[in-house]
Amino acid sequence: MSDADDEIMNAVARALRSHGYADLTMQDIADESSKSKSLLHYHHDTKADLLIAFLDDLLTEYEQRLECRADQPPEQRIVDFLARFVFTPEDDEREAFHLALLEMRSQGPFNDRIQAQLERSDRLLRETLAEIIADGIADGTFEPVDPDRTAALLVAALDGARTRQITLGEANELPLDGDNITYTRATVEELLAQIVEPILAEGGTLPDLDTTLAELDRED
Amino acid sequence: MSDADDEIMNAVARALRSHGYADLTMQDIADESSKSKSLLHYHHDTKADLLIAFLDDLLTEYEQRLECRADQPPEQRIVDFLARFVFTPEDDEREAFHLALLEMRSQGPFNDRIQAQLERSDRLLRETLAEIIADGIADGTFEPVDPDRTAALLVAALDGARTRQITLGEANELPLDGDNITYTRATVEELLAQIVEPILAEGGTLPDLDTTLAELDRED
DNA sequence: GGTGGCTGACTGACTAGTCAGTCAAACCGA
DNA sequence: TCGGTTTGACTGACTAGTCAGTCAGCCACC
Repeated sequence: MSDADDEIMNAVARALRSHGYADLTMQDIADESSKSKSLLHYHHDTKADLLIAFLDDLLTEYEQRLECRADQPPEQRIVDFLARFVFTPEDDEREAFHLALLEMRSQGPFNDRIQAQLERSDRLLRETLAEIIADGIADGTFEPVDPDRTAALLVAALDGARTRQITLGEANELPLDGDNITYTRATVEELLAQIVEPILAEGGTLPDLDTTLAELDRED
Repeated sequence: MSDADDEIMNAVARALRSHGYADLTMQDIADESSKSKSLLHYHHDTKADLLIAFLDDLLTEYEQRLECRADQPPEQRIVDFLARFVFTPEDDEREAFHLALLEMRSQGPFNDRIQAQLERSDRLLRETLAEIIADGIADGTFEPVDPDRTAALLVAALDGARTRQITLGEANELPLDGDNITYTRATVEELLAQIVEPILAEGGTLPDLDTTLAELDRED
C-alpha cells in the first residue's frame, strides 16, 4: 500500500471514531488527513468504494494477527485465542477499531459487498478456533467434543462481550467480585473456567490467563 | 400512545428495516405511513427526538416481555429466558427489530441519550437472569455459583449469537450435525448443555428446549 | 368560528462527486 | 547535461442534488 493510501485509511479510522458511520462525510475524512477531499475521490471513485476498501484493510490485518502462533500446543493456542479478545476501555485504539467494525456490520444487511467481507471474517474466526479444538482432540489434549459447536459458542460469547463492552460506554465495568472488571475480561475468565477447563483431558492444565495477556502485550 | 404515534413508530420500524439507520430519512419514514413528513415534525421536534422515542418504545416493549412468568420454578424460567433468544431467518419481524436495535447500539458512543437507554436495557437483562439464578441457588435448584458472572456470560453469548445471525445474512446457518441450524439455536443448545445443566443440583432436570419453544410460540 | 391535527410548498445548509488546472518529479532525446 | 515533455498526485472551486426543519394555511369536528 502506498503512503497516501495508508494515510487515507488512518484518516478513515480517525474520522469514523469521532463521527460514527452514520454521520461520516468525505470532508470529515479529509479533515483527519493532510490531504484534500478531492484526493479521496482520486484514489477511490465513491464513498462506498472507500469504505469497502477500509473494511477490507481492517479485516485483512485482523486475519493476519490470527495466523501466527500455530506452533504452540492446543491448550496454549486456545488461551491465546481467547486472551486476544480481552481489552480495557483505556485501549482507545482497540475500542475505536471494533466500534467502526460494529457500525459497518450493522450495515451488512443493506450492502452485499460489506456482507461478503463479514462472512469471510466470521468463517475464518470459527474455523481457526475449531481447528485448535480439533487438533487438541486429535492429540489427546481435549476430551472429544464437537469442535464446530464449541467454536461457535465461544465466538458468539466473545463477540457479544466485546459488543457490550464497546456500546455500553464508560460505565461498562461489571461490579463483580467486589471489584470492577471489563465485560471481555469477565467473559473470557468464565469461558475458560466453564467451557475450556471441563474439556481438558485428565491431568491437563490451562496456561494462566494473566501470563498469556502479558505475553501478548509484549508481542504487539 | 395515540393512534398517530403508534402509526409513526411502526413506520420508523419499517423504514429502518428497508433503509438502515445510516441512510434513513424523514421522508423514508413518512413514505412508510399514510401521513406526511410534516406530521413527523409536528409530533417530534427533530429526527433525533423521533429516533430516541422509537428506541424507548422498542426497549420498553422488550422489557415488558421479560417480566412475565415470574411464578415458574427457576429451571423453567432460565430455559424460558434462553429460549426467547432463539429465532429463525424466516422470522422477518424479529430480525428487523434486532437489526434496528443493533444499528442504534452502534450509535450509542456518539449519543448520550441512546447510550442511557442501552444501559438501562443491559442492566435489566442481566439482573433478570441473575435473579433467576440466585433464586435457584436459594431454593436448591442450582449449585452455588456467582449469579452475576454466570448471567454476564449467558447474556454475552446470547447477544453475540443474535448479532452474528442477523449480520451474516442468508447463509448464516451453521453446518452442524450434518444439518443446518441457526446461530441462536446452536448457541442456546450449547449454553444449556455446557453452562446450565452442569450447575443443576443433584437429580434435577431441565425442561426440554423444543417444548419450551413451542409454548412460547403459542403465547405470542 | 375556533381549535388541533395535519399538509404541501418552501428554504438554507450540507454533501458527494466533478473538473480544470497546479506542481514536482520522472523521463528522454540530443 | 540540458531543455522540453509527460505523468501522476493533488487541489480549490464548483454543481446538482438531498436533507431536516419551517410555515402558512387547510379542514373536520366540537
